[in-house]
Amino acid sequence: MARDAPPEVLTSRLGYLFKHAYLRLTEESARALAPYGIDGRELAVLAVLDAHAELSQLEAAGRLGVDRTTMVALVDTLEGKELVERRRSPQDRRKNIVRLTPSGRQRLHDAESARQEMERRFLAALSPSDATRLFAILQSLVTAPAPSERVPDAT
Amino acid sequence: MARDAPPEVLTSRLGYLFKHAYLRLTEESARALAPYGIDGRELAVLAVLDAHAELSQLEAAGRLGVDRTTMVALVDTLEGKELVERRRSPQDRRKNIVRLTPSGRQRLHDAESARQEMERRFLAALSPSDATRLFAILQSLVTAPAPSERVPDAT
DNA sequence: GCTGATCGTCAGGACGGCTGACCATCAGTC
DNA sequence: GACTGATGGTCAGCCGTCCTGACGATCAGC
Repeated sequence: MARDAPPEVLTSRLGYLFKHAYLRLTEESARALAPYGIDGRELAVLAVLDAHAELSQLEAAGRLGVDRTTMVALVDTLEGKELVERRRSPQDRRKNIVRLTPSGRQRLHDAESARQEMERRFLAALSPSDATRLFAILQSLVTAPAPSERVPDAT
Repeated sequence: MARDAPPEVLTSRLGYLFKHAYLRLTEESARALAPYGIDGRELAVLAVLDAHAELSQLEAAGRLGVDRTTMVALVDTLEGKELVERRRSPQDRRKNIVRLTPSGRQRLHDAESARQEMERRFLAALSPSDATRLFAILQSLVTAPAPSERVPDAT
């Protein structure tokens, strides 16, 4: 399992760097959240549900950027852990309103602390200013329109 | 498919940011490399083989950070496209030396230009200094020992 | 000529995510 | 009120990526 140091021809590639940074983060995240019985994706769902009351499954999926069919499985497992509950919307009986249970809200709170601590450790190799900068950079990369979606100036 | 703007509760999470930045990059990469009939992973293999002559499959896998069983499939497809060729090592007949074919070297050259152009577009939302900084940050995150592997000071 | 380790290969499974179809429900129309 | 099209949730099935476990071939040491 001795992993070689990655050669320069790889560490100069954005794809390689993002992939492996993400893999490392995922591992650390799994380790940090294991005691709470959830993974990073599930925690994100709890956080979104906590931030916006009265979300339907589809609305939550939209905010999370996942497919609605993926959302079904996600809510299934969280409901199995009794961290969220489904209830049909009286206004529109097609919709499932998903809410945190009290236990879900507590779990969110606890696991969120663990996640923040994990991120702090993950960024420990960086100077504080680099850590801040990284967040800003990632946010603009994720928020900015994708290059393939940018329309050329209509001159 | 109208994707909602991600709420603040997500854009403050490192995991969400890395995942979606990586997803975007993967999409752009696939689009940019499609004309060359390879994907980003295959291009990385070609680049590693070009940089180090006489690599066995296992050595190449080690440098790429992939499993040796994954390497088999990777070399299979590249060999099917006649971009690389296997040849048993005379020194150690257990080993497959993997080499670029002339056509593979040409493809690498062409696709590499496309990749660089793609990265340039991907980072277009950033200032030049942020783009440079991003590379340095990612490199230190990927190169530094993972937090879970760091041994506490023996004081 | 043994024995244990190494390399490549393959089958199989885990996991995440998608497509396509289905049913229930809603909103608009006649 | 009945019909029609769109919407939300669900499920089966598929695909891509990656790993584990097993196997045969080969090597190095004795």
